Amino acid sequence: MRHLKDFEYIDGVIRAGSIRKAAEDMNITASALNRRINRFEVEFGYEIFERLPRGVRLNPAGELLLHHIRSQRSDFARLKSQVSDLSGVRRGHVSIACSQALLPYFLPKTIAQYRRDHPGVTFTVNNRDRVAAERELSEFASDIALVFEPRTMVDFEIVYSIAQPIHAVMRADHPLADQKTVRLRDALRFPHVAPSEKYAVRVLLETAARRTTSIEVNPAVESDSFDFMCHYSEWESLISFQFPIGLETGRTPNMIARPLAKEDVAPGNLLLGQQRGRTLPVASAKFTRELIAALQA
Amino acid sequence: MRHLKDFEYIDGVIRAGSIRKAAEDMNITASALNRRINRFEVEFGYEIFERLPRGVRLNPAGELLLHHIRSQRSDFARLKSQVSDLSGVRRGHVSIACSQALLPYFLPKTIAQYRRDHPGVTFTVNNRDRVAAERELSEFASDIALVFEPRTMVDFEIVYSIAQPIHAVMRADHPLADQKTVRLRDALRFPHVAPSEKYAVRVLLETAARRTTSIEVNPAVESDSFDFMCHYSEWESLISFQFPIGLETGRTPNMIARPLAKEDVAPGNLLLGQQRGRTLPVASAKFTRELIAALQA
DNA sequence: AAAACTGGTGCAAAATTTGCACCGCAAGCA
DNA sequence: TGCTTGCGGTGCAAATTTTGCACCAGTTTT
Repeated sequence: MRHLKDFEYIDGVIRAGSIRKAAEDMNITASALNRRINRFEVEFGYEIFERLPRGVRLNPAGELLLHHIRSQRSDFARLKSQVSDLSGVRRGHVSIACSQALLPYFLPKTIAQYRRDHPGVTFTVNNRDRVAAERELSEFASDIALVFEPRTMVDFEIVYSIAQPIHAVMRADHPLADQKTVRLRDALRFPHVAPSEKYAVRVLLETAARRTTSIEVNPAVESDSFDFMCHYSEWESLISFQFPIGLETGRTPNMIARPLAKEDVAPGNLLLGQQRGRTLPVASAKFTRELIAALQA
Repeated sequence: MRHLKDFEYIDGVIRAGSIRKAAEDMNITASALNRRINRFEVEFGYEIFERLPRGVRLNPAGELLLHHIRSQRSDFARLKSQVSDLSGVRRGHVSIACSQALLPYFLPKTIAQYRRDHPGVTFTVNNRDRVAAERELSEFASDIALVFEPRTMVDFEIVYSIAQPIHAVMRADHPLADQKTVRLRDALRFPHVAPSEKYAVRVLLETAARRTTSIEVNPAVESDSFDFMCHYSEWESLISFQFPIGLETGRTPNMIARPLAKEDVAPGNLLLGQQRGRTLPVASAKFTRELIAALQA
């Protein structure tokens, strides 16, 4: 759109770090781009870039402007989505940042179900850790996030939250397989697989283990992929840990999942969130409601 | 600003009701303006105006766009205010829609006090009834509203609320003048002045009176100006009614105000509000906090 | 000291926007 | 009925704005 042209260029300069590079990226002369930027700064009344010998960088005023630009863009997209909505088209795009556990079963199933009723709606699903997910929200790069225990919460507005007790995943022939619930000290006595400290599962396990001196998390195999870890347990009889939303019980008959005793380990909180105060595009808002319903089921 | 030019023009057309009139208002040719509108509609992808034989009118898509335009404008103003704030200039403008009772004492005093510390901040104070006040908020015509019992509340976000018991205002020589609190039936037995049904005071009085059959509001003089009513009571010894925030006790020594017994009449709620979800400009937000402090005092 | 960057500028060409004159159309009016 | 008025829309040339090119001055890297 015409009226966002300047903003596009400014955003390009921010991304490229210098006017010349940005000009190349966007198929325009450096001089033209330079003049646009200068003219904008004059009209705006304040400089927005610091001129450095190797390029430009935003000054504080520019930071504020950047946020405004992002917000404008997203707001305009929402407007368009609303308008096309009332002309009966019901199209749209939903972008989601989510934890790994949502990737194998829950999101594919929920999104497929939604798209059966709304084939015009497209999706972007990105695997992001809790810190990155929140950053994406505040940069308007994602509409909604579905993550475990996000760390900093300033821009994260919790739309829905659900507790997920950690499950121990093991082969059906594992000594602990016949127990209804698994005690943490039993599980950790056996060799086990665990994710790194970046992940909520590990943090919750460590927190629980630190309450006593006798047990500790000491993984034989460590990974940042839950998919890998669960599959690994199929080959070597280790215990791995995962939230139940990432597990499809019965899918692989020789693997079973048992919840850890809740007196031992606090459950992880799966949080559905969006940027604080933001009005989501129609499609995203509608899908969010659908997500909540699916989480409740 | 350049990038809002199209929006300015569109807004002008909406206000004028026809492209030609709008063109005249804004010192541009009708043909140029027409082409801008057409080009915008093509780029936007949807028509926003209905072409009628006597002019143009917004269609539903246009209504959505209009709201977007207003919101953009206010958002950009807020951005500028934030930017100028961080360069230390602390300027700004606050526009307030308020009930009559706030006009004589409370707002002048509070605003004057605020401007003593922030001489760069300018104010617009408009007397609006509760319906109009809320409409102004949603049209971004006012930043904040201070009204009694606003009627429809969809867009009205209550920031602060304070109960105001109705006071009976009378001359010091009135028979009821020596009572600490005045019973409603006593007050209404005497000839009295009252505002019209548009005003919260009247509604509260009527509601209270309807609880019994014996008393009714039957004003000898009716007006829509509280200023007029209170002054009228100075000349003819009638009882008039007003919220205490509109009264400066001691200012006119021959007039006194006594609260109505709270078991007879419910107090009116003075509500400080803004448009739901809107982020106010720095100056308005700061003044709002000041207002709340003043209301608490 | 030279090379490779950076942002900024004068000037002419290219692209866009504007104003003018005019068209067709529907409503109001006599 | 026929006329006038006010409306949105359009072709075309003039006015304005934006762009690209060549080049400058300054800083960092080599």
